[in-house]
Amino acid sequence: MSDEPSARRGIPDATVARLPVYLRALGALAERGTATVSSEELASAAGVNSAKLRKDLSHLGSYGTRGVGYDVEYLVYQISRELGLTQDWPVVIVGIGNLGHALAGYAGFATRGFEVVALFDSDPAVVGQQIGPLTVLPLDALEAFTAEQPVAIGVVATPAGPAQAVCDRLVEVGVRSVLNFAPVVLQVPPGVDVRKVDLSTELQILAFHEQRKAVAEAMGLDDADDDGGAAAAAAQAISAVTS
Amino acid sequence: MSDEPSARRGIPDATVARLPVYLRALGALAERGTATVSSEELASAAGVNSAKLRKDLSHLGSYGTRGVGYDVEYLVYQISRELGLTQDWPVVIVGIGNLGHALAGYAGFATRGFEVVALFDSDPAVVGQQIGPLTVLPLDALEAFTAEQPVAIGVVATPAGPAQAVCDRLVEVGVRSVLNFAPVVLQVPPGVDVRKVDLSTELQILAFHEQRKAVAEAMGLDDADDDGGAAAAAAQAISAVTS
DNA sequence: TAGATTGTTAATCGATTAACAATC
DNA sequence: TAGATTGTTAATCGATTAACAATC
Repeated sequence: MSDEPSARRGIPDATVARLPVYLRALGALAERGTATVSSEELASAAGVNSAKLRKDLSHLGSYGTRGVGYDVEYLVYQISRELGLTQDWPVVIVGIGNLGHALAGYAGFATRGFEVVALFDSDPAVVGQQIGPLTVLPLDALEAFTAEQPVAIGVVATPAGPAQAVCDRLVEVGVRSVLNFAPVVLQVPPGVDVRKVDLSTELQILAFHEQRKAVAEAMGLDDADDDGGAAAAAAQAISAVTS
Repeated sequence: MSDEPSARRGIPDATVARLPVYLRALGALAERGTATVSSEELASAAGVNSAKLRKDLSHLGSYGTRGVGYDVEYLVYQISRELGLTQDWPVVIVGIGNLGHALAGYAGFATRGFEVVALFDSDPAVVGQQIGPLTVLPLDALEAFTAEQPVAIGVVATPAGPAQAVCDRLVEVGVRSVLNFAPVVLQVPPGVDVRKVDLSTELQILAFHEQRKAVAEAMGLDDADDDGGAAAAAAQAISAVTS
């Protein structure tokens, strides 16, 4: 209940979001045979500031050695454990179009920690298709399937239209973690986590910065921020000139 | 240079990241024929707090009407303009495997603001494939292509191995915005923006919370945070019992 | 005018970072 | 012991939120 030195209580969200990045960087180091890494090296591989990395890791415990650094393998294990990757989470994918198909075959799932246990689609032309070791099941088999076998994570890879209804059904059968690829904001009850992967959103964020850069350049490098509202208009003008 | 009332200088990153979400919610409202929306309604559709929404929009300017709300169409235009979507950004996709193929055909690009102008792959078996209006070009044609036609955004959809080299080449030919789907942390020079879309990362973040929820439940609902390090171990134990 | 809702203020909260004492 | 590097402190910065005056 009190705040002991390195008590591990409530790891900040920002830290949790970076742990997978560290894990990835550590994996690459391990492959190259690196046994030990300093916070400086690991931070640079992960693209963050070393103070931030140390602060993040300190939330998990004291797994480094002063004067030496971190043991790569041991840190991989500790982060994996913290993220819950030392067990296998059963995953279902709903919507086996182009994207769902790509996801079903994606190596990311092969990553320790997850197992795709079923694929669902409502299109009779897709149902029955074999993808790797799995056969695409009709969406209406969802309830029967989950009655037999627990599912931790549901991936929604349908078009926008049916996404909310699919999500509702996943929640209904007990799924409390949803990864949403459909271009809609899913509404879920409290206790259910949704994360969204969205191509358009990412592109739009890049476009914003791209526009800023175009304006900054046109204005002579510095002061991109001091636009009093002119950035968009200026970018338009630039675009008009350059195309 | 000074801070006038609603001078638009440096929109916070957190706000920029949410503008696409608002845009999407507004699009859905527009489709349903809604002409006007209050911050309360729009916030709920976007899954955020209404104070946050108003604060975010206030960074763009004063586009609402007190006592009334926001004109949906006008707000769509203002956000689009701010994000730089009233012009078309040329996009290339490198790596036309399962995922790249899905991306090339993805409706997200059809969204106003982006145009896929070329697809590249280094596999001779893939080069020459026709995808929609485009033919997959050999990766080695990248330099010649960009010499002819400007490219704003590069999408890296290769496997992890070649991703950094591909990114380097994109940067070399002048691309300053990269959307990375490969499971690596790309290193880029200052002035280049990288955004990462990563299935594993998202799954791992969900797994962390899923684990917390499992533990919370086993401990009798409350106090999920007060684990002094026991969450992971407890989840393991739970998993062992329930499987 | 009365009711509704924005835009802004100010307080709070959480995240980042530099700096350095602890310690291998 | 001397050098290196962690883990933690404390200062700073940015983001969130409630509350409300401005105003349609």
